[in-house]
Amino acid sequence: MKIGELARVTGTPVETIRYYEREGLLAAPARTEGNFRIYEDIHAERLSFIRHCRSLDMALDEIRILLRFKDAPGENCGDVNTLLDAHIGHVAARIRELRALERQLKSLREQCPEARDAAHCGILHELSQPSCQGAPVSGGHVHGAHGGIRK
Amino acid sequence: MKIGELARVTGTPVETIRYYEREGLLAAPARTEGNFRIYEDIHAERLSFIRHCRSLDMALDEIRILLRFKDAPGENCGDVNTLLDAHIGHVAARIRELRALERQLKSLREQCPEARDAAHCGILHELSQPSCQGAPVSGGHVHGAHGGIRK
DNA sequence: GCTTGACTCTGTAGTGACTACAGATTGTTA
DNA sequence: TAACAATCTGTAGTCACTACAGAGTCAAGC
Repeated sequence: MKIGELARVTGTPVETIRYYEREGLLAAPARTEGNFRIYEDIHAERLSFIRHCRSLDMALDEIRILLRFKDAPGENCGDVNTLLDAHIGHVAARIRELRALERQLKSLREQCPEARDAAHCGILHELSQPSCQGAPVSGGHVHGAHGGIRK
Repeated sequence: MKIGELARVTGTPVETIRYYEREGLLAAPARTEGNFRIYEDIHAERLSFIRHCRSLDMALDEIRILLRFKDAPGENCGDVNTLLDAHIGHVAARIRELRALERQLKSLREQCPEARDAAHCGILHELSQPSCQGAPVSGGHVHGAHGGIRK
């Protein structure tokens, strides 16, 4: 199948497929005489694996590790478990951070229950104070709204 | 004060301060004869405002809007409230998505309670199935672990 | 005056995982 | 043969920084 069909079958944008090839996640397939990529079922399987991992918010580097295990069926999969446990930990940590953030935002919102002139807006006033809380620096690699402040 | 002191006072990396100036969030300050930036207290206040907003995970575009209101004290601040409500909504939505993700990851983890050879690893096996769940596409601008899959 | 070292300057490139083109080529259908 | 869709390569943009390189400036000590 050509790249467009693979895109349709796996629900992946064409450009993303070519990007995965450049990144070495997907092997370069055979080409037609006219230089079009020709994929087999095995490519679709591998792409589905990658997309499944991405839908679980894994980084491409994490996926690279998992693919290495898929390609070496004799290896012990202990590292797979470790990787997944770490990923779960990062997601859980980000949830805690976002919940704390939500509390802060709601408390800020209460500073200005109704619209008035900006000079007396409790929200703008509050934001002008230096934030006493440390920034929500995520120690893991899980981003928040827009990425947050990093170290 | 020079840029290093402003950085220390506000807990902001020097490079980030120059970046905010390039982005038009912070006005370009006066310079010494030797071309060093010289800041006044008003700059520190404004930078504190920006950093406080960033610690609440607001995007620079959102902060730009808030700064405009700070500079126009006569304006009605209804849009400030709207912006904050939308931001709270995005954070709440991302929390829901991450919780669903956490459930999926934990259920995946249970597929391989202990290490064995990769050929029989329940996790790798499960990941090879196409994901039945749609990808956690965040409609807002709140990112998850590594950003997630976008439309 | 000279040296050392800390600080600052501008400009550019890298991050992650894509996304969006431009401009050319190939394939399919009428 | 012409129109149009699909594909190709390559490059630049996204966001909010971060990390340099290479040059210049300044303060303190000798």
